[in-house]
Amino acid sequence: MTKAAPTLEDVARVAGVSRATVSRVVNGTRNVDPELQATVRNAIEETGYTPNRVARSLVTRRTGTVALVISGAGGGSDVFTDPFFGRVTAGVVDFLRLHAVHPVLMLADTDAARTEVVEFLRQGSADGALLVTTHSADPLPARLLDASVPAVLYARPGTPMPVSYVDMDHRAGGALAADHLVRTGRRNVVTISGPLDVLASRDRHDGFRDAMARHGFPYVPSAEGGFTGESGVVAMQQLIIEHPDLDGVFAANDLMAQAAMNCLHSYGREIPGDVAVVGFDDSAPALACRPLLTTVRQPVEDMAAAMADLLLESLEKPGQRPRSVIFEPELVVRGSA
Amino acid sequence: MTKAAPTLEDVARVAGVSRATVSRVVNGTRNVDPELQATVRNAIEETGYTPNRVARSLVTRRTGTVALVISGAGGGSDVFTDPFFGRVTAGVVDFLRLHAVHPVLMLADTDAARTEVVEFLRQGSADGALLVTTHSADPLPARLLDASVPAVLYARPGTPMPVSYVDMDHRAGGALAADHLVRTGRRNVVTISGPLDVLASRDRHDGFRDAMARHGFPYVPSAEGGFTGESGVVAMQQLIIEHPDLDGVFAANDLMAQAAMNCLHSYGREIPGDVAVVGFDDSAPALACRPLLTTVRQPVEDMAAAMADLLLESLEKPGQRPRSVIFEPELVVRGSA
DNA sequence: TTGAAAGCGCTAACAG
DNA sequence: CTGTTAGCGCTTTCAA
Repeated sequence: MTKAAPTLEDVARVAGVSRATVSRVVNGTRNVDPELQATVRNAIEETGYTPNRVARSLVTRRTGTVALVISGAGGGSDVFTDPFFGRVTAGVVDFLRLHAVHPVLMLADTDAARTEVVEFLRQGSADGALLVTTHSADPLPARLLDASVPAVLYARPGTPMPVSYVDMDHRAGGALAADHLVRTGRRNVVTISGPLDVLASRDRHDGFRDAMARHGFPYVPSAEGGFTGESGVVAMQQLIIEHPDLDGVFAANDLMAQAAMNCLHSYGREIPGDVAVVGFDDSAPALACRPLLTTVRQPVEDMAAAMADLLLESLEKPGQRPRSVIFEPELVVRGSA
Repeated sequence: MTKAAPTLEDVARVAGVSRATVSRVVNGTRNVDPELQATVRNAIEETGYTPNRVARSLVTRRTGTVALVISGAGGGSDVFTDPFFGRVTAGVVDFLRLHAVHPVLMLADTDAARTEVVEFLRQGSADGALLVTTHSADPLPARLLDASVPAVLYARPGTPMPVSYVDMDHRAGGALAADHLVRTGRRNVVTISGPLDVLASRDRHDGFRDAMARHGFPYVPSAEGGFTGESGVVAMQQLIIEHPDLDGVFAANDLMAQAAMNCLHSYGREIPGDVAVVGFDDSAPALACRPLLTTVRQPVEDMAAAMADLLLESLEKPGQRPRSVIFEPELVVRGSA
């Protein structure tokens, strides 16, 4: 901001060579005389030269950044309150930094915002997109595809399309919860599902219900939550009123499970004595409640890293077939069930 | 990615005008014949033209992105687990999107990472930096200043330097907690502080202790936590063992307050009957515990937005004097105290 | 192995 | 009001 930054030209002049040569040593291209190389390095040192990324991008057509877009209906603001997104971010950042790539954070919660995201990518401001989308009707994946923007999704798209994604076997996760509850003797089990227009929620729910059926429980009372603590309380209240004899609950994420536990406590139920509670995700709240929450682990950070990996790969060699990576859930037994 | 994207040139050819004219209508510069304007717009439509941001940045020297750097010692991974950072992100993103600016997320948890951040900014990859730094000994602010990178801090710098920042009156916040505890009749109060090498922690702690002294309690037992739930449990255990007669605790953030509540419960203490608990921040966990947590509100989102505002302003008119914006805390009384 | 020269796509004087 | 002309700083053929 003070004085014009030194350019390749400046370094070249100081070193007494051509721009091209400086460029070569900066980029570590082979075939540069070791002696000249030293001279150039000194000149770089002397001038305090730093390559201008923008100029470089203009010719290489690569920016070294990718868009991390959170696409959901939820009011933009509180989406970051959910530990889930924090974990996604952590996984993405951790992986990308190994490759000197940086994520640009974008929210695609409105149609205008989605258009902006597509424009941003089309303008070449980022090399590709990592899309964390919840709503199964989200139009963004398709629009990105249309614009032929390299993209990888977290969770399979709502409607089948040729795009890479990472996901986990949510059905299996739901089943894990059911198996555990039944195995530990629960007979009056209810469930708090996530929003049913979210594929992951539906899968967890279906997996849970099907497994319960296999165990001889064809009907499981359920209430739909919104993945927030508040919605968890509402759902739990409704369930406990309608089914006062319940002895087990499976909540589709830890936030709701935690809320359910609080709610059950206020109704005087002991956990796990009177009621067993199983959550989903194994995120921070699972360790912030008493007893500690038994939950189905979703390896969010690993999945996010895999997503980033997939994107970088497709950037490396374009035109490849889409790929998918599916993770397996794991039951983490703690105190609540 | 399929075929070469249309350029200004292409549009110009189709519209039968010069590049400059197209550029003018794209950028909404005045002084363009309405008729020509229409022609150009049609041509843009027809060609599906999107301006190339990188090329534009090269000449304007503005990228339309800023770096949001989380600078701390904490293991990069779990920093995003803290609701605090989620709130900062939310505030920043919400504000920036109004100005069509996008944040690039960066972690500066090691010296190498810090160097990378400085390079990134020096390379002109972003127009400025929003720095959320906790550690008071963080060298990054100074290095950014040295590189004359426009930057705004969340929290005042560890050592005085000419840089803009937003902050809140943490001392006043601590005092608010003390006042409330004393006012409601607590006489054996203890406190769980945050890491004492974090300015904000120290301020909260000092403010709390000074206020207690003013109320006639010159000594307040305290244990140092690390702003995590786990550390909160450890601290609470220590305090309850050493001071079994305690009847009030002030924790330096909600995460630790929540953990303290859980810990107290396990020791059979009723809240707020036996022990009153006051937290700090008013973030999500404050509503995820029973009873609801009484806490000192830190308007993180507003502060983050103000930080972004300050940065955009200084980008607008460079060379201004640094500015600071200090927010006031507010006591939110709920069930725990 | 090195240099010269041609752009990448855009904006911004400067003429006209 | 519009077109012409320089570049922004870098990479990359193509010759030498």
